[in-house]
Amino acid sequence: MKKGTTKFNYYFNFIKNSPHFSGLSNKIIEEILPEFSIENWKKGDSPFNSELTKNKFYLITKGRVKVFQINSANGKEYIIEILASGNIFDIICLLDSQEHHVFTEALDDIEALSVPMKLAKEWINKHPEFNKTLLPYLGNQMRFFEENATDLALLNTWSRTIKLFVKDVNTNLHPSQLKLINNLSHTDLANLIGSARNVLNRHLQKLKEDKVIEVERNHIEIKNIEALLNKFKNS
Amino acid sequence: MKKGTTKFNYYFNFIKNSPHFSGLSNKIIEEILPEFSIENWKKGDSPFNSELTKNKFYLITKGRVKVFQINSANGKEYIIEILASGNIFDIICLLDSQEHHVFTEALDDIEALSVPMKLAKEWINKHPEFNKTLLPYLGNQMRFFEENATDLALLNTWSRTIKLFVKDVNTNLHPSQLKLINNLSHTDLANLIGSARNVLNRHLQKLKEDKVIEVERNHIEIKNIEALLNKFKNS
DNA sequence: TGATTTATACCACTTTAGTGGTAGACTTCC
DNA sequence: GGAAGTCTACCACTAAAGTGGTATAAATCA
Repeated sequence: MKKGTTKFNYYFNFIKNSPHFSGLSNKIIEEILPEFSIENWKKGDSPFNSELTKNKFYLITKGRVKVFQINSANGKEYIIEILASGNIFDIICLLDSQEHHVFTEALDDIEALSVPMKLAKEWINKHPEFNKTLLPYLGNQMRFFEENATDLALLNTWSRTIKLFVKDVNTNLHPSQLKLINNLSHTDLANLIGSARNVLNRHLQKLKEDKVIEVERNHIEIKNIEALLNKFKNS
Repeated sequence: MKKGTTKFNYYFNFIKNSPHFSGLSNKIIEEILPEFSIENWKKGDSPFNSELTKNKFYLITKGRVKVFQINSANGKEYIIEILASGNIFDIICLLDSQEHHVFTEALDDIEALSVPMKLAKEWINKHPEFNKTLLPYLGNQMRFFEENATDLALLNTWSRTIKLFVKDVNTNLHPSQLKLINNLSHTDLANLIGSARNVLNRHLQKLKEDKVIEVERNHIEIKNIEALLNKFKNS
């Protein structure tokens, strides 16, 4: 990506406005940005795999990617996380250079910036400034994983269902509309909470009955946020 | 801790031989070690809490600490991890400076080196060299949390029970003897896999019946590692 | 030493979660 | 437009996990 071009300016601003990387100085962004390439995938594609991510590092700029694992014995799927604009992948490979076996699937059309993993590692070693943005990002990610494990161990499927909505609502400017988990099938929603479609569906029917949500094909609307938060407290 | 003393030399060697921090240069270790204090706790104590860990950073040198979370609605406990000699706490606070609400309990008599959190953060910012040891440590921790969440979502209690033993056996020089999870009650073992004591106990009875393990009060001996690994493969 | 607490084995029972199926509505793709 | 596929609602059934209890042995403590 050449400096001075419209594209360059666009992604410069993207990084400056990204919550995790806004702390980087202009000088650094100008130094690293020329090394990035733009890549695109269609919804349904598998953008990243463990072969790729050993050698390439990605910053997602458009769309969402689900990262998941499959139990080979029974085909059951668990969605580890949903990456969105401003997220990087694969953070674990960046840290320890080992392969990381997960599957990925584009939930929307995807655009991402990519750079050789080797280069990303060099930058981190060369510029201590990266730590200022990288370390809090890592802390955030660590909390996320720890909380997910804890929730799976301590909460039942009903509580996890409600929490799934509460978490999305909380990180959202328009709380009645889901953001990160919008437009997902009940199967995907179930796989996010580590349960089965039919189980989640039972809980959705209950929430519908109580007028907390409305369900359409591939779309759920939160109709009563207070009631949702109340159920969360008492769950 | 004064340079030149026996204690200083002892902990100098401790760090040099610690798998995660052996990469640090002598110069750095000599610079930071004088700032550390030695602290001790008895088995059963709660060495760390979220108030403390905002301001102090620990490196465990002796004994094990269980880090756990409790569901306030029903009292159910989940053991997030067991820290042992060479582990640091709290890594998450170090990264993002936010409070981290977990409970801790000493499984043995504990000795740890402590240093003000502020100082630890300064070192990381000042010495890029720390990244060489810190980042792989973080990657390791991240994998651990991600795998735990995935296991809870995709494996049943039987598989998680077997995996609990397999993981301990694999990191151990004397495979028949448990290390990290040695001397734990069935309640603790159950809380490690996110299940209940009675459920875990049923699985132990089955493993006993199949001559894979022998169970005594606060002690489990692996009698047939091959059979254990076989059950793991087929679970 | 005797009393109390803790740890484990074992059993019956309940609840929750998971499975498998049908039917109908909506999409997507020829 | 019609066929095929996907998504959701709903139902009955099964399996797994969790609960609550007793009995007994070992450890701890007064």
